[in-house]
Amino acid sequence: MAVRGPAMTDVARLAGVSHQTVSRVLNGHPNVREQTRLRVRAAIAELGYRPNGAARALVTGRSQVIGVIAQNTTLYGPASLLAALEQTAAEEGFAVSVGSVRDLDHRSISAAVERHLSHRVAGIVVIAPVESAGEALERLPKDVPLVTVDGDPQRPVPLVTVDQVAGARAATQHLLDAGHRTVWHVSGPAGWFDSAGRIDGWREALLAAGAELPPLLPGDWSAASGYRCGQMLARMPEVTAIFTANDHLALGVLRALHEFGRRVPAEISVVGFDDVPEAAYFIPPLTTVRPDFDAVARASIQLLLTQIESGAAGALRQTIAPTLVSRDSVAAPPRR
Amino acid sequence: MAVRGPAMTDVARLAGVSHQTVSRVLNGHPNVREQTRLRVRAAIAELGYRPNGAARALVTGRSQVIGVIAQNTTLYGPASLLAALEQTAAEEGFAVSVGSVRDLDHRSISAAVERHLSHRVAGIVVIAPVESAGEALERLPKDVPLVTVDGDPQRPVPLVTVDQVAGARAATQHLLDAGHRTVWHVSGPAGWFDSAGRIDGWREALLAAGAELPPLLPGDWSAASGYRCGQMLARMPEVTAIFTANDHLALGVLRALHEFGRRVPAEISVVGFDDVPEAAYFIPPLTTVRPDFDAVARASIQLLLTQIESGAAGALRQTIAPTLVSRDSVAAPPRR
DNA sequence: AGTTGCTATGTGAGCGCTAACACTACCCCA
DNA sequence: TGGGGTAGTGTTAGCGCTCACATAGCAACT
Repeated sequence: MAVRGPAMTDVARLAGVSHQTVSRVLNGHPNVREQTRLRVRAAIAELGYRPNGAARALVTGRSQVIGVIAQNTTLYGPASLLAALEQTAAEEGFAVSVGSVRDLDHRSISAAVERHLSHRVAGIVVIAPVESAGEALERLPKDVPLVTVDGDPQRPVPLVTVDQVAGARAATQHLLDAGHRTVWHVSGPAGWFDSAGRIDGWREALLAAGAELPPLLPGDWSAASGYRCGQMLARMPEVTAIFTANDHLALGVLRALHEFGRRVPAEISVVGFDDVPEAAYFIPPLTTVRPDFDAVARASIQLLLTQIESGAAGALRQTIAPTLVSRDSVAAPPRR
Repeated sequence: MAVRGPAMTDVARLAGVSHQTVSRVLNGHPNVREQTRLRVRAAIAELGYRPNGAARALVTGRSQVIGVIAQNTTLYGPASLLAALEQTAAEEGFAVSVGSVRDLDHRSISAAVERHLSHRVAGIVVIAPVESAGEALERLPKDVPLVTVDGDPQRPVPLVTVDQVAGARAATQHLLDAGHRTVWHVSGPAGWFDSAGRIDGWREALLAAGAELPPLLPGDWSAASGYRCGQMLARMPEVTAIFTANDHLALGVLRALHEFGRRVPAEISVVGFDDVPEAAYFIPPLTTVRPDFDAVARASIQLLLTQIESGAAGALRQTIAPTLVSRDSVAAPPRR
């Protein structure tokens, strides 16, 4: 344990230069003779020197770490996003520190932010698709670069978001185009912007088509709640098309329909959202909407780096359009 | 940006003490008068002071950060584990920094380790269920506390592992107990310890029961590969029981069996592994084996903290037993 | 020859904290 | 009454790095 590795001065001594020259080599400073640079690099390699991020962070006031705050990184969406963020950040030389949070209320978020700030993270990405998160975010110190993913479109905070509305509209329209008179919706939980956006898109598409607007079935992202909603829907003969707010809800719905002997897609069509890797292997393979998590991650990191470098926070925002993935769970409604 | 927050000396000045006393209060040092402690706490609150982790890390040589190295945090297992690790670490006052890695080969892992070390993480958890990871780990500096999760049982590295063998044995035995003459296995990819362990457990159970050992169907964790294997199995009339190395494989198998009109569990029984939240909503609900990720995370962090505090690395290891979750995908084999 | 301007390098200070030690009271017991 | 502990606090010296500035060398002008 106790053995501290070599420091910059050790490298400097070996290379016969000052520690400052070593620092310049490390940071790619231009005014260093090629020969000197090589000598320093050789010394670094020989000693197995590794720059001390803590010391650098101390003097610059910023570490090369980006803090991410998320709620449930077990869900497919957040997990994918987190992985993509980490990948993108690594390419830019940043590490990612996760701050999971059980609840997305003020206190939990503030605590997580606090933890990140005490490590002097360079910036924070909040995967906070929940209304209650918004207020906590406004209280944040203004001097910390911040990007929100799938957050509140109303708040003046840099935001990257999947176009939930467009995705839901596409899903609904796809079902209407197949000949269905209207589309039922099993939604995500209240308080989530994702839920709200998908509800809006669904509603818009129905309104635009002059279709009847059926009552909403509120779910909570889980297959369990999808199953419960599916048990209702399966009993209603007039239901021929269902759009669920995510694929797991769809799985639950499919299961309920199957139990009631309602055939998909012959009697009822179903469309999900997320395109989890398994969606193609549901019974039947699920038509769904795929958000591009990589694009979201790239945009987020980009927005964050801009702030970090320029110091200027803007009310920038970027929207990523999802795409419809057509599989076998949609067909024309049965003839009466 | 530029505004640095208050430092320890500012708090000290306001409280009318020395900065060292503030440090003592912060670190829970015993010899501080109650009255002084309160005054310091008040000053901290008034200034909104936040200790600077970088400075602390610089002087102590260790930050309150645990580095995690994982491959694909999108898969359910790793994602759950990561979340659980983060949760547990947070309870102990540690942050978690993720180092995703595309491939688990020497170079990628070494690079990730390098990144973590330059941030002077207090310890590293490697979720490295792959053979190729082992060698890279042995080259690591010996002075960094390290714990491997689901790693190589043969290597002298502290290891926490789910008892894959016991889980697989239980799954296989469960099928044999239901009356099946033998059990087929769709495995995970080669080179993964998880795969190997589950294969071993399956084999052991069959051998112990004196059952015939059918050929292995190698998969790769994905529903897609499960589907491909399922297409084979569905054509073979003698197949009545299948154990898959994870739930997603099972999903693919179920889908293939369904397409071929083979009824589950009436004609064929299926058991999975992982107990993903959706498993209860597969068609039919999947009997599976549930590893306790929270327990694994707790054990890992515990092992790591022991090393961090004592400085002594031991070839410690802990094994977490999984439990069988019985649902509807298993029944007695059909009468001939 | 003197001034300017550039490049390549060195020097010194200090980021905010903890560890080690120094110091002051005060109490206890011989 | 004095020596030795002990609780409470202050002082000092870095940890390893970057920043701002100083310096030295050399080319290119006046």
